[in-house]
Order: sequence, then C-alpha cells, then structure tokens
Amino acid sequence: MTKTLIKQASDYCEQNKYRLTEPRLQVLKIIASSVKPLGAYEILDKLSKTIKNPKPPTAYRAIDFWQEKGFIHRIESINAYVSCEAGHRHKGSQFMICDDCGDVTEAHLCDLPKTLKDSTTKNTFTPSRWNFEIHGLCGKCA
Amino acid sequence: MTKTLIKQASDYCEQNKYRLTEPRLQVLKIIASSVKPLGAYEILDKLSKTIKNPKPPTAYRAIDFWQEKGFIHRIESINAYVSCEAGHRHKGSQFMICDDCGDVTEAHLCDLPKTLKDSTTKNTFTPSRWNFEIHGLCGKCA
DNA sequence: TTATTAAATGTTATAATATAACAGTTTTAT
DNA sequence: ATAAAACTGTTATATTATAACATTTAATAA
Repeated sequence: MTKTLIKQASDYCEQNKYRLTEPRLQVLKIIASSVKPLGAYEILDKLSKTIKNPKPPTAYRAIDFWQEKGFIHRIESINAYVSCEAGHRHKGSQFMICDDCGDVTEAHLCDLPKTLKDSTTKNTFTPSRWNFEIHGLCGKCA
Repeated sequence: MTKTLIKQASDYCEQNKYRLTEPRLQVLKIIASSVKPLGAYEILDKLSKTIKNPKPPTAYRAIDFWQEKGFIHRIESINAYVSCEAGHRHKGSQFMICDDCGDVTEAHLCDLPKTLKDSTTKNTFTPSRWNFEIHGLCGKCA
C-alpha cells in the first residue's frame, strides 16, 4: 500500500524533525509505487517527471536518506532499491529474487536464524545488520 | 592454504578440460593469497606485476571464470572477491564482514536455514543460490 | 523579526565498477 | 594441415556512485 508507506514516512519525518522535501517525497513515491526493484538511474529518470533536470546526487541523497531510516532497502546483488512494508526498523531482510521475471519478495528478519547466529558466536562476531539474498524462481516462473 | 586451493583448481581444470591460462592462474593466486577481499581493480593492479599492462576484461573474465566454478565468491555489499576454502561447490555462503577492519569470515551453507527455507516454501519460491552478508564487528574490533 | 546556524538542495565534475564488441591467438579435434 | 572452439588482447564505453562547493530553505536564538 503506497499511501500507507508515504503516510508512515511523513509521520516519521514530522516526529523526528526531518524535512520531507520534494526530492525525498518523490523518490519514495517512485520506489513505493514500483512492483519491482528500481536502479538508481531508473529512479532518477522517473524523477525527471516532477523535478526539472535532476542530477544523480539528488536521487542518491534521497535514496540514502530513506535507506538509513529503514523505509527502503538496497538489494545488493542487483544494485536496486525496494520499499519496505515492515513498518518498523529491522536489522535484516531476506529477499527472494526471481531470476526469470525479476520479482522480489521480502521477509524481514528481526533475528538471525539459529544456525547463523551460532556461527557468528563461534567466530566471536557481533552482528549489527544483515542482508540475505536468495536467487531462484518464483511460483509463476518455476 | 593457498597452495591447496591452487592445486584443487589445477586438478579441477584438468579434469574438466578447462584451460588454466596465465590470467586465470594469476588472478586466483592473487585472490587466494590475500587475507582480505579484493576489489576487481585491486586485482587488476596486482595482475600488472606478472602480466604486462592488463586491462579490466582480463581481470573480470578470470574472476567470472573462478566464480562460476565456485573457487571464489563475490561479496555483494562491498564489491569484492574472496577465495573459497570449502573445497566443494556449494549453493550459498554466510559472510561475516567486520565494518571496522574489513576482515571477512565465510561459513558455507549447503542448506538454507529452516526459518528461511520455510519462508521460501510459503512464497512458492524455488531457491538456486544464496548469499548472506552479515555486517558487524569481529572479535578483535568489538 | 532579523541574524545566525543547520539542514538540505543544485550543479559540475569525476571516481569506481563493469561490459560490449571485435580482432587475434592458442588449443583441440578432425 | 585445417577447421572449430576456447581464450586473450585491445579499444571503447556503459553503469553505478560520490566529491566538492555554491546556493537555498528552514529552524532557532538574539
């Protein structure tokens, strides 16, 4: 639900004294209204419909902002960005990426699965955030 | 153990009729002998010690080759490559990446942890490969 | 309510990462 | 020997991302 996410973001900004500027608003709308992850330059391209001749930093700054605040995630293996529906800040995500149609499904992971957690413990490693990207085929494409 | 990995790779090429060419050998040696993940252009730079004036495709082709064969992995969140000690082809890895010193520890994951597997099932998603990147602090830096 | 500061954007340039395309070479199989 | 396949060399360029600094907007304090 696009509207819900924008509302959430708007409330978040108000509560935390961040400015919901035009680049930020438009970038979030663009990402939230896409069914597939978008690359930064796709976002930039769409941004040019509402902002005159935007440059890369305009897109990247807004992307970075929402990413820090947990409203969007970067899918590292495809250099693309998706909005997050979780409605709360979480340390990690599990993405299921269909290599056929490009569709991505997210499940957020507030905790590390036990086997992985055990592995970090064994290595005296203190996790702060995690990103699990699973490639394969979605139900429609399988 | 660098020697072991090179030997493994050499045997693998012989058994599978792949050519262990100079760029491939040097690139694998470079990655295998580094304690930290290396970026493609770092690899290219080191490659210039044994190959005269190498160009990006020379490095990237060898990188892609070893990656396909499972002898190295790409760490997506830092655009860098590490050798794999597992000695067998596995579908996924868990990387623990220290954000302070840059050190990376790998644990290979032949199977998806149950919670994640359940999540794929629920989404009728068929996994083929996975990459789990956990950021945080290693024992030395914590 | 104006001055000051902080936060954010606009703009130019460039860095960092990666690949396309095609010519030439080496190896393998015939 | 010849042809085909695999691989490398080389030039050029695409893609992704950031540095640096001038300018504008908004919040805060005098």
